[in-house]
Amino acid sequence: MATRGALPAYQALADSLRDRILSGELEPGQRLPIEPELSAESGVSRSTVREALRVLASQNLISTSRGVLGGSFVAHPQPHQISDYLQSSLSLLTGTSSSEITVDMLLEARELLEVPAAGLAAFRRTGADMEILEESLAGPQPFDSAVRQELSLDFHAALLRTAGNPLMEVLARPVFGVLSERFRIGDLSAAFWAEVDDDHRRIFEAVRDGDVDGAKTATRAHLAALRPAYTVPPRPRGGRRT
Amino acid sequence: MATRGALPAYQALADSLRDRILSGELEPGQRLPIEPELSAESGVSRSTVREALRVLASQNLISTSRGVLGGSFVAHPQPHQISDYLQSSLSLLTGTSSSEITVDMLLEARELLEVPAAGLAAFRRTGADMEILEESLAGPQPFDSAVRQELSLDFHAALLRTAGNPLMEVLARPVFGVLSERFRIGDLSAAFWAEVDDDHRRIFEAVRDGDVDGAKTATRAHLAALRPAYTVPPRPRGGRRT
DNA sequence: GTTGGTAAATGGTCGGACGGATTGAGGGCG
DNA sequence: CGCCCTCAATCCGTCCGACCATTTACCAAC
Repeated sequence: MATRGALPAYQALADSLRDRILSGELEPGQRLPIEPELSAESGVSRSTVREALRVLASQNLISTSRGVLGGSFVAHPQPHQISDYLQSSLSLLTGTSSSEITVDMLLEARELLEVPAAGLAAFRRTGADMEILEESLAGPQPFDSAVRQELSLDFHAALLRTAGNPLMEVLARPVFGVLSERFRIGDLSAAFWAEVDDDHRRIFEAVRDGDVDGAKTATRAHLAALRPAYTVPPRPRGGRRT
Repeated sequence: MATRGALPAYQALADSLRDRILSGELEPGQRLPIEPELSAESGVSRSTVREALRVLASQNLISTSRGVLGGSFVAHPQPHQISDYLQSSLSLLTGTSSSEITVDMLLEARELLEVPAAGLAAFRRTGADMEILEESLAGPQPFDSAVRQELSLDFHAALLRTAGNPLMEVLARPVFGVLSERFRIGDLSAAFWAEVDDDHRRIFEAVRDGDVDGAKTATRAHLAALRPAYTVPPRPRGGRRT
């Protein structure tokens, strides 16, 4: 059996355009022919062209706008778009019953990525990085738990960015994004968040002092302390349907 | 200025369906209403429905088939689909001139992921894993360089799978996928590939023997030995256009 | 029981038409 | 002379209706 004797025209066109974008023949910012032109060039109807464009747009390869200066333009790749897609996919992968991705695996991957990242951050930190990192420290204010969680996300994202390798942020952010998304912990005690803040502050200070091993150790300890909050979610995942 | 006062109908419908899929309301394998039904339900034309479905399909959330038993079905998430998308995106991110992702960053991320993965592999190996891993060892035959590269990809993929955490394979495979894609090395010497094979064999033996530190050390050494092949590509990226 | 053909359901493709958003140019007014 | 408003042009967004292609189930004939 062949893979797919004849794949639909919209997919063939989308593949063709995608190859031209990925190969660099079409460069970011460049304008594609307008829809009627693509239709004439490729010999398919405008409806089919539009379905192909929709495929490319949803893969963040092009963006479309209306008006006389509108059209489809090769998109500039945005790391956060990749992260968003990754997080959606991983979320789905952990959510299905047939999933082979467990919470332990997410935690393991997170540790594998964030501990070295903390070490790199201590090594490569810049002044701007440290300012952003410091802003994500919470302090003793009695914030709402959701706010604290948001702040914690910011801190870890800033830590990854400080590591100086955008790739790490792209890969790691979805991992703990999924964790905090699936296990939104709204009812954790103030004491818990105080501990989190202490951990963050220890990591921050180690990074600030350029203490590579200290940053890694503090991060490892922080993630270990965090683990029970995820592995024993306080509520049994509300909203069982059917 | 508002983000987008009114987003297109096809996107609104795609978002709606996507939310229902991600929330678990629609489960993998479940059949969506047929296109005319979706059209009637949502109050938009079939063309618009189809554009929405195209968006979901290109994000691997649904799959469509023709025939009397055809239709759109919520897809079972496939890790390799995520990897493929990730690799495309990373490839684009490293290819553009405005890119902030360098080869060094790719190599760094690869080492960060694969070295611990090798350690985990030595710890969690199974018989089936080891068989697959062994099949990817090349031996002294004078294979074509492209074949050797393919085999090398297989070996590293198998090593990641042996680590027992599918997440690592999903994240790491695109990284070295981009590396070998962008730096296809067709003219490397047989001596080079012999060294690669020796390295692979050393890693394999350490994993087989359950030698965690040995596997990590061997992997680290292998990646270090490989680094020059990527940082000094033998040819200056053929095909400069315009 | 096997084989072959036929019918039904569903997505795939087409062509045309109109509406809506955006931009630039031209004209009127201060 | 300069500013604002209106208008037209050019895109994408949406709709409609029709027909084609593919897949499956069913039924008849051998």
